[in-house]
Amino acid sequence: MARRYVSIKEVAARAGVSFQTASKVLNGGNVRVSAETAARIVAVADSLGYRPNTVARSLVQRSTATIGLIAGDVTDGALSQFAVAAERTARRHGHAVLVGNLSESGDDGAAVIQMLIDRRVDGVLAAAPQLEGDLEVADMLRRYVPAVSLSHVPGGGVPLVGSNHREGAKAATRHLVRLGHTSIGTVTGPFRRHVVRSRLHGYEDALREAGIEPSEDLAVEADWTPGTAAAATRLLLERVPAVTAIFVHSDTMAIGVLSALASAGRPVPAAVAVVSCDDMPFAEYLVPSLSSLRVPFAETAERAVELLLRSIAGEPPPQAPVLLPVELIVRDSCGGRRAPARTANPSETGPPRTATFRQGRRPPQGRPPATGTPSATTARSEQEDS
Amino acid sequence: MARRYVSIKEVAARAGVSFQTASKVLNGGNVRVSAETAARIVAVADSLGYRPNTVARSLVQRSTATIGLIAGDVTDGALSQFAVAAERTARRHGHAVLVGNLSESGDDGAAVIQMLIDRRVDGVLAAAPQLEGDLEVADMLRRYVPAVSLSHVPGGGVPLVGSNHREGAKAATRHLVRLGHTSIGTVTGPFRRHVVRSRLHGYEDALREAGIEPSEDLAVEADWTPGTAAAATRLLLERVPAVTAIFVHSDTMAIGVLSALASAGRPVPAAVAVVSCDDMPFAEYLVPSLSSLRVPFAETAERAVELLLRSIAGEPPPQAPVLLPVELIVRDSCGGRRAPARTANPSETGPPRTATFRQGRRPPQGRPPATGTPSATTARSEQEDS
DNA sequence: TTGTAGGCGTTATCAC
DNA sequence: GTGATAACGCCTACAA
Repeated sequence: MARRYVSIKEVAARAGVSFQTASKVLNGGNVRVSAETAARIVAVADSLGYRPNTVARSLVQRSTATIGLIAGDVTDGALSQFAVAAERTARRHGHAVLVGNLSESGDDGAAVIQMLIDRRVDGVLAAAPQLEGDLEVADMLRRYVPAVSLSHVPGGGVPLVGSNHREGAKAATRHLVRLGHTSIGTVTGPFRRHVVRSRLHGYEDALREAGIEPSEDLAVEADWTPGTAAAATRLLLERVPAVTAIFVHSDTMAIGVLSALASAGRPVPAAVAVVSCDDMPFAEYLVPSLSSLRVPFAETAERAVELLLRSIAGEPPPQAPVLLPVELIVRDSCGGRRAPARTANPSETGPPRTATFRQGRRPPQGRPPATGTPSATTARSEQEDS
Repeated sequence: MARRYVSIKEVAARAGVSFQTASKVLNGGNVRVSAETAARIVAVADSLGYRPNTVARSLVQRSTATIGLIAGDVTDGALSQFAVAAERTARRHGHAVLVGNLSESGDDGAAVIQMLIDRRVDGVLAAAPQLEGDLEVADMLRRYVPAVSLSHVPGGGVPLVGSNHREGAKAATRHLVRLGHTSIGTVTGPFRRHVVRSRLHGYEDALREAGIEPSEDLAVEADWTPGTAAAATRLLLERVPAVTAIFVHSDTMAIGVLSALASAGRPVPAAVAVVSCDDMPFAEYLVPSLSSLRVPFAETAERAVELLLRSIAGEPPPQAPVLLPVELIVRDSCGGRRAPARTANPSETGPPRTATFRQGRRPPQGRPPATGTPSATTARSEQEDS
């Protein structure tokens, strides 16, 4: 175990050349070395199982081919999907991923970033909404290392990749409006989060568009867990007994919402319609199957990593946030039937109420066919993003 | 951005000493240096924001203070919980975590490990059940680097940390038996997985104990997703229409099972009782609330990381697998009421069928009070573990 | 076509 | 108390 690593010097010695020559050959450059010498070196190298020492290489090249991933709010499966996709993309580009998870309190953000910087990661990917308000973290991200963030960074200066949550929330709420609902509540994540405020804006946009004035009573805060979402739902029912639809900010919370509605004797969707966010793999199989906004986690990760790598390579990053579209997947929980395309389609009329169990099946694989909207937009204002 | 890092030489120069002296001081050793020189050096160091270069340090010390985490089967939130806890534990011990995710196919196991080894991780934590059958991977784990695995490694020689899934499955099934069920089906993960076979053994143990001969028809395979679990459930209902209870191998799959049962018009728990595995945070809020075996993901991660670090430090690892106990959390989905303690308690009689929504609330925080069983066991045979 | 010199930032050992 | 010398494994010139 922990066997001794073979260095390039041993390879060179065994091949009867200097180690620098061996280095040239093994780095595969188009260097002037006789074919047979090269062949001999290569043969010796892999007979000995030689593998270059990445650490030594990093030292001299001043690059570790590693990116740091700061991850927070892992309660949800969403981040997990993101992290996996990010690592995969990074590896495809020859980079490894060093992770730093944030604890609930989130006061260790600066320490975790410092740890990553100490290890000389080439760049940092911040996927930790709980750091949105952290000025120290924002400063480190801006000054000490190339970075890309998935959430708002106070003061800006850090490229952002996210989803168009405002538009998504608007589409979801609009769908509920079209179904005839006028008293539409929402169970949200923490108000202080940017993504939450974006969604609240979209929700209000859709209401106003329909001539409904949003009421504070209808928006109840939870903390992404099913338990708090259930409590929020009970509060909502108490405040506004006439509510007939709820827009929830995550599928995990939706489980809590459905639970509370069941306890309260309000059948879904007959008495209350529910639309959620994330479209986790299980959403389709809840009873009733859950309508949800599909957030392109994997694609977001891919974009973010690629942006980061380009930024590391010296390319100037985009000034405006990159926002990917979310897509409404309509299933039974809202009683609706057809999904509007990626952006809500004004010409579509309220669909019939019939709903079968097969509605909203996810497509066999990959993303659904494009519907003519661009695959990503660049928002005008950071105020409207994730 | 990407500012130049300050080296110890600069610090030394600014402090008017040689860089070796600065090194001694900054490494905090009990070295003979005059107090004032030391103070001066420290002052300069943090006025300049000096941070030692971990890469250089790793090179000379032949240790990166980094462990590699090979993660597979991330579909489930379970692995996510595990990974977070592992990273946290590692960091608490001054180690960072480099991750390598496996794709579905799982044929890249050796490549991912090689990547980690190339980067000179001090050890590898394998949390990838899909590599159970991979002999090449097993060999690398055995020979090239200290390792700890969460799943079976062919040929042995790699310390194992897991849960006592056989006992857990036995307790769950026994609970169903006590409730009066005699036709108990099971919706499992892939049969080839060790954890699945352990659970099947536990399931059969409990049946035989009750004088019921297990039938092949009652065990239906799925692949951890809700979709396949729903299909498996339909198949089970078709094969054995009289089935009145189902033991499911994960909470995510349980969502699919509940969905299929609802579609088939079989109310839970009135017509069919359901018990699952994992006890994800959402289990309590499904409708009906889901009984589940709580698997101690975080504790498993902690143990595994600590074992790995000790093994890296040269301590001889335990020969037998470390198995942590699982605990049955009884909620509404099986119609039962009281949870047997960590290990099934033979003196307990079948509880009354009444079930309220508050049953099985998780304790306010942390683990439930111990019930006299040891907190970890060491199994006699690898055949019975996870 | 090959070898030599120098350096990446650090720690460790030993003189002074 | 302090500093010089050496080494970790590799790469990039440049000289032979």
